[in-house]
Amino acid sequence: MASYQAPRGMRDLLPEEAAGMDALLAVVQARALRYGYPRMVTPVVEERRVFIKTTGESSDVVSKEMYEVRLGGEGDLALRPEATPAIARAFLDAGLHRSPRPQRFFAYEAMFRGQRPQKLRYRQFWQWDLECFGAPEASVDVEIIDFTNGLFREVGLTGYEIRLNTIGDDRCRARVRETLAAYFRRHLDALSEVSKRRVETNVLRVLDSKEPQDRPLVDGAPAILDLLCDEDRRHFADVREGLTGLGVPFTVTPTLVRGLDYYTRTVVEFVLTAPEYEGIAVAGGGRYDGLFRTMGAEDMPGTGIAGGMDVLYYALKQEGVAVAEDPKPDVYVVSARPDDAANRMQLAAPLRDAGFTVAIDYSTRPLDRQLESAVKHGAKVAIIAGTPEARGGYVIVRDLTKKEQRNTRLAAVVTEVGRHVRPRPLPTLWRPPADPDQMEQGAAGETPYLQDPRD
RNA sequence: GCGGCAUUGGUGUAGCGGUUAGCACAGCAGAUUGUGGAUCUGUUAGCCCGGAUUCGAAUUCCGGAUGCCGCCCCA
Repeated sequence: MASYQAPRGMRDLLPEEAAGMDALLAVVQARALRYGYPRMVTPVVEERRVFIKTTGESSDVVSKEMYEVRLGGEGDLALRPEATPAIARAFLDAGLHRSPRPQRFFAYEAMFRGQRPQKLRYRQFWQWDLECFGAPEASVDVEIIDFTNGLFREVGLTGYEIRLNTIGDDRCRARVRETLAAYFRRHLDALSEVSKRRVETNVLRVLDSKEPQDRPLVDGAPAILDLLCDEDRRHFADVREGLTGLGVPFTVTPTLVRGLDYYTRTVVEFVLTAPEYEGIAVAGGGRYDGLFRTMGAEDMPGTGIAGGMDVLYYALKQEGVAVAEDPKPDVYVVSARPDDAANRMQLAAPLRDAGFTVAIDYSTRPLDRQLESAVKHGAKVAIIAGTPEARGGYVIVRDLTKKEQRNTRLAAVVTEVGRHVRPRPLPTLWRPPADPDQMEQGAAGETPYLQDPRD
């Protein structure tokens, strides 16, 4: 047992997991970009009040799961428990509420909650996140749900269902709250302790109670949908219609209310259905038209959704999806000569430039040991230097899987290696695109550009 | 945060008051003056931490830490 261990509820992502998370991130981020959501990055810590005012003092996330940090004697900071308030803060901080609306953002960050760890529930976990500020239309609600559904289809996740509900906007919800509170107050004695408290703090959560003794009362409670205003009902109808039109399946779940205070109208959860992970949410979100007002800013509608990257990763693994390529190097350089480290590096250089993943054995062990080690490190190809037959500008390229090899001129090593393993694409910085005027026009037989009669 | 169960080399485990704490895999070294995952030999490495009971504790008890399950809630 090691003397040191990761802090409670936190864990290390070893290379295989890290590679998986990177691969997922690449997919999510590219998809976000395609939907018009560029990435924004915010600090790991925020002032506590950023979350207290928005996520809500009565929410569990704030009331008992905030991971607080201090610098010297100063407190009032917390590791971010979720993305939305932080992004809204950054948005206001930068004056982006003056920019043309709506504004869309993607985020991918580690989140922290001081909860008791359990399967797929950590104190540090990673979320991808979409936020759209400044659009009141139900279509944006549809858009983020469609995005998420499409994302899961893209990565191959099948075992989940979409739960959808509406909780009304600020004005109508006041009436919903009053009506429900009044109803539950009449039957207070029959309620569980938690629910009794929630009647006063957040009555909607009583509907979500899992206490068996609350079931009859909850079942007999007035339905939220019946208490909403016409606009809320229309909004919800538009969301459902939009989803149905896109072929996105969902289940209306009247008891779904979610624990964050800022939600209005649409709330949605993507819940895993596999037996091992049943009931675990892999994404969740909704509309929060009141968020900016709670932050003291001018009113602005908003919609967002967040997904657990860890949950997604493990759910995919559980479904047998190969998330990422093995991060082990494909090529290993070994040598029979003890003191030729520089030569081994020179052999690796052109292969690396060509995109192959190459590791070097610098040891002076016997060749058989080095080859055995190369195999155990997962290499597919070995470059063998320093043997009698590989003298005078030659080297052996050996396919460790097929156990075939070829004495190869140095100039041909890259080509020869390419016959056995594929190079990885090299990431690049942005380069200017080719001049559109020089691109072939009307290649598909269409008129190159639409004419505007005003021109 | 509440309740329950668990914790033995790197990994998986045996041990159930007195054992040099056993085994398998992995690691390292050699047999093999050098083209490998085999075999054999050797070797490294462990009772989560602290206290108590006892002549004696990996084993019992109490605290703590961590993990898992349920609750709460959520990604």
